[in-house]
Amino acid sequence: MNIGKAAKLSNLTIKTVRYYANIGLVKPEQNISSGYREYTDEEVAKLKFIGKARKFDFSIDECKELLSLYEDKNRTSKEVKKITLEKISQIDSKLNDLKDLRNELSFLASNCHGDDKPNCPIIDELSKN
Amino acid sequence: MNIGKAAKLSNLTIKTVRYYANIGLVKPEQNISSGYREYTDEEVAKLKFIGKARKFDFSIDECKELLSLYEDKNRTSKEVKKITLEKISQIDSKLNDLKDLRNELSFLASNCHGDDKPNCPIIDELSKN
DNA sequence: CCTTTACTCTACCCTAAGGGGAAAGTGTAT
DNA sequence: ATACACTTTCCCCTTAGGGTAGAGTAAAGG
Repeated sequence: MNIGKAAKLSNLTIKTVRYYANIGLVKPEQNISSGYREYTDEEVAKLKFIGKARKFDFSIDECKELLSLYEDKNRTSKEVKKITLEKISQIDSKLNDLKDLRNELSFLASNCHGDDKPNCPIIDELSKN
Repeated sequence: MNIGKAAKLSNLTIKTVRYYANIGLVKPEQNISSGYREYTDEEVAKLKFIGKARKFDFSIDECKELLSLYEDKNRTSKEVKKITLEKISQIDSKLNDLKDLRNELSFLASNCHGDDKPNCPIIDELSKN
């Protein structure tokens, strides 16, 4: 099938599918005379797999790893779990950073009257030495 | 003072300071004969201000807004608080997304034995239609 | 005065993951 | 033959700078 159908079936945009072909993630045959990419059902399955992994916030590089484990029938579940746990710990660290940030900002906001006068503790904090 | 000292005093890199000059955020005079940028104490204060705002996760555009409020002695604290509250709500929405993601991933990981066998619920989930 | 060393300049390419659009070719239906 | 849908490659754009090259400038030492 052509790229339009492959994109529709995998719920990706054509741009995204073409990008994955360019970086060698899912590289379909290309018709010699027309140059059109020709996707197999298996390739569409890979596209779907990547789409799901991307929704789980895996980077393209991580998707590449996961995809090769997906294709490797001799993989161990240990390898897959390792990548997943790493991603969880990345998320945890981002969560902590964001929580800290939120606390600081909300402390600043709570101290600001938010009225029509110019004096503002938020500006003061940002101006502090 | 030259850019090196300005960068040191503001705890920014030279690249960053030069970038801010290029985008017109903090644009010092430039010596005509040498081309060297010449920073005043006031400009260094602005750089520090921006550095702090950036640490609070404000984008460059938001910094531009904050900086103009910082310079405007007729500002109202209402305006500053508004930007801050918007940033907090952006952070909240990111926090929610990340928490959801973490739950899903940790559910997947907890169902995966993580042993030497190839069958893996994580891969299964990513392969689901 | 000359040289070394430190500092600065502009200009270019790079990041992640595509999005937008142009210009040109291809496929199909009427 | 023509209209319309689909696809191709190519190029620029996004954030907030980082890295490097080549060249010019400033200050210190001999």
